[in-house]
Amino acid sequence: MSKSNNVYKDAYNRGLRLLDETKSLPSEPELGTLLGVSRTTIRSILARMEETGLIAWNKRSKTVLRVPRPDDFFPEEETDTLSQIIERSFMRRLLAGGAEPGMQINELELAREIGVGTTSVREFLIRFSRFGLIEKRRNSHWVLKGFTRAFALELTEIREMFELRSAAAFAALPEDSPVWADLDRLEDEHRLLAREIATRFNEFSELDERFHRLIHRASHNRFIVDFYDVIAMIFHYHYQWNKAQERERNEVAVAEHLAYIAALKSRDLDKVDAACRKHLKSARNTLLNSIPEGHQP
Amino acid sequence: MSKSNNVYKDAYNRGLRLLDETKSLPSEPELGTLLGVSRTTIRSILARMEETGLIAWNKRSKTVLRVPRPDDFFPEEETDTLSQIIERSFMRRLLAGGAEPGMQINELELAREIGVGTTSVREFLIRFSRFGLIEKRRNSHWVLKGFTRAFALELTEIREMFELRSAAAFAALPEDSPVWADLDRLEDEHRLLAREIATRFNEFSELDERFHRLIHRASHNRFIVDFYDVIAMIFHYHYQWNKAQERERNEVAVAEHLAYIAALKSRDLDKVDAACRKHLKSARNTLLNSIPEGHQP
DNA sequence: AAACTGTTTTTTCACGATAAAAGACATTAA
DNA sequence: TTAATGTCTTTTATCGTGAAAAAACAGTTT
Repeated sequence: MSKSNNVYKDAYNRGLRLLDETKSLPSEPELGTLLGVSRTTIRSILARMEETGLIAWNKRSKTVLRVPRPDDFFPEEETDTLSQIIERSFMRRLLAGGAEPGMQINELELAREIGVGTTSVREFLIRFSRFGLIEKRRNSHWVLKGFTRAFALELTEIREMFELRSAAAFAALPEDSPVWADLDRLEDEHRLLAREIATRFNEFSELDERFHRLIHRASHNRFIVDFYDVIAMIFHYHYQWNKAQERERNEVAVAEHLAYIAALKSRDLDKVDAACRKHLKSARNTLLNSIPEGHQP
Repeated sequence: MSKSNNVYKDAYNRGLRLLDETKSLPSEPELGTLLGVSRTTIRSILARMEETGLIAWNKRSKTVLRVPRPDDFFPEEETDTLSQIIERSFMRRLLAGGAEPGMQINELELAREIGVGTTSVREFLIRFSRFGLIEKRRNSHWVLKGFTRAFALELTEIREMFELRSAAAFAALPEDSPVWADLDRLEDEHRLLAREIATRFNEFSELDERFHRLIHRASHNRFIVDFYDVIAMIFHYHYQWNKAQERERNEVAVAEHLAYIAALKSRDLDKVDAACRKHLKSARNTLLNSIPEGHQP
C-alpha cells in the first residue's frame, strides 16, 4: 500500500452531493475545477458513479439516474489526508497528558503507533516545527518544548503586535475596497450568532478564525498572514481541550468582535486600537487560563 | 547508497586539528562532546587515525604519532550535509536568473538534477517554505513566489517590528546580565574590523549576524528569534549575489553598528530606537537596491 | 476552432529497506 | 565506585519503488 486514494474518495463524496441538485453533470474539466481535483480523478469518480447506477455516462452526456443513498458515500475516516491523521494523533498525545517539556519524540515509535511510514511522520514533524512546540537535534531526536505558559505568552505577544498593525491597516483601507463588504457580511453572521448563542455557541470558533484572517490579510504581509496558521492551530486544539465555560467565553467574544467591527467601520484609529487591544487581552487570558500550571520555572 | 557518512568525515577533519595541539587525546565520551558527535562516530574516527598511522590507540591511551598532513583530510565537499547541498543548488538556480515568479518547481526534476532522492528534496522544500519564497499546491507542484520587491518589503517590515522591540528589551536588561559582556566583546570586534576595513570588509556579514542575533535573543520570544533565520538566509545569499560597493556598504554598516551599540549601552530608549531605526533603514535600502527591477505589478 | 473526451506520460505521495549515527547495556580498568 | 571501553540495539537519514493523482498529448465532437 503506497498511497491512499483519499483525494478520490473525498471528491467522490462531495460529487455525490451535486447529484441531489441537478439532472445531469457538467463537463469533466468543469467538474475538476468544481471539486478541486484533476480530470484523472474526475474520471474515476464518474466511472464509479456509473458502476453503482447513479448516473448513465456516455461521453458528454452524464444523466443522473437516482439520488445518492447514505451507503453510497465513502466513510468519513477514509477521506482524511495522511497528514491530518498524523496531526490528530500527535496532538492527542500531546494534550492527553504525560507530555512533559523536554521529552524526546521518536519518529519510528510515532510511525508504528499511528500505523504509517516514517517518511510521513518526518515530513509532518518538519512542517509542525514552525509552530514552535518542538525542536530538532541535528542527526538525532526531536525535543518537545511543550505547551507551556511561556509558549502562550510568546505566541500572544506576536499576535498582538501583528493584529494591531493589521487592524490599523484595515481601517485605513479605501472606501471601495471589497473588504468592507466582507466585514458587513461577517457582522451579520455575528449578530445572528449572538441572538442564538444559547444553542449555537460552538459555531463561534469557525467564525472567529474567518474574522481574524480577514483582518490579518489587510496587512498585505505574507509573514503576518502565515503566522495566523500558528494561532489558528493552537486555538483549534485549545477549544477542543478546554470546554469550561465555553458558552460564556464565546458570548463575550462575540460582543467584543461586534465592538471591534464597529470600531473598524468608524475608521477611527484610536477606537480600533482600543477595541482590538481589549479583545486580544481577553483572548490571551482565556488561553492562559487553560494551561495547566505545572512544574515550570 | 542510503546515507553518506559526512558526519563522520566532518568530525574526522575537525578531529585532525586537535592532533596539532596535543600529545594524546582525551577519552571517547569527552571527544564526543568536543566534536558534537556520538561515541560510535568517535570510535570510527579513532580507528581510521590508527590505520593511517596518526595515533597509537590502545584502550585509554591514544598517543599522537605524527602531525596530520593536508592529504589526511577528507575533501571539503564530502563533509557537507545533504540539505546544504540541496539548498545551495536550489538557491543557485533561484538567483542565477530565469526564475520568474509563478514558475513551477518540480521535485523530481530537482532531485535528478542534483543527484539525490526525492525524499530529501521534499523535506528541503518543506523546511524552505517557511522563508515565504515558495508555496505548495495541495497534491501538486510548488510555486515560486520569487525574490521580489514585495518580498523584501514584507520581510523588512517584520524585521523592523521585531528588532525595535528586541532592542528595547535589550536596553532594559539588568546591569548584571551576561549580554553586556557579549556586547562589549562584539564592540571590540567591530572596532577592530573598522580599523582594517580595507582588507577585511568581507568578514562583516558573519559579524553582522552574530550582532543581530544577540539583540533578537533579548526578546525572549522564540518566534522573534526564529524569524532571524529568514533574515540571515536572505542576507547570506544576497551578500553572495550582490558584491557592488560591498566595501563601502559594510563600512557604513560597521559605523551604524557602533552607534547602535553605544545607544544600547546608554540605556536611553529614545537613542536606542533612533540608532536601530537608522541602521535598519539603510539595511533595507541595501536589500531593495539589489533586487532587479522586473516586470512586477 | 474551441471545448470536450480518450489515452499516455509525468509527478507526487507514501512505503519498506538499508547504511550511518546515536544510544543503551555490559564489562573492565583505575 | 566512578568512568572508561567494548558490544549490541535502536533510531535517523536516504534511497528506490509503485500506486494515486496530475498533467500533457492526441483525437473527437459540436
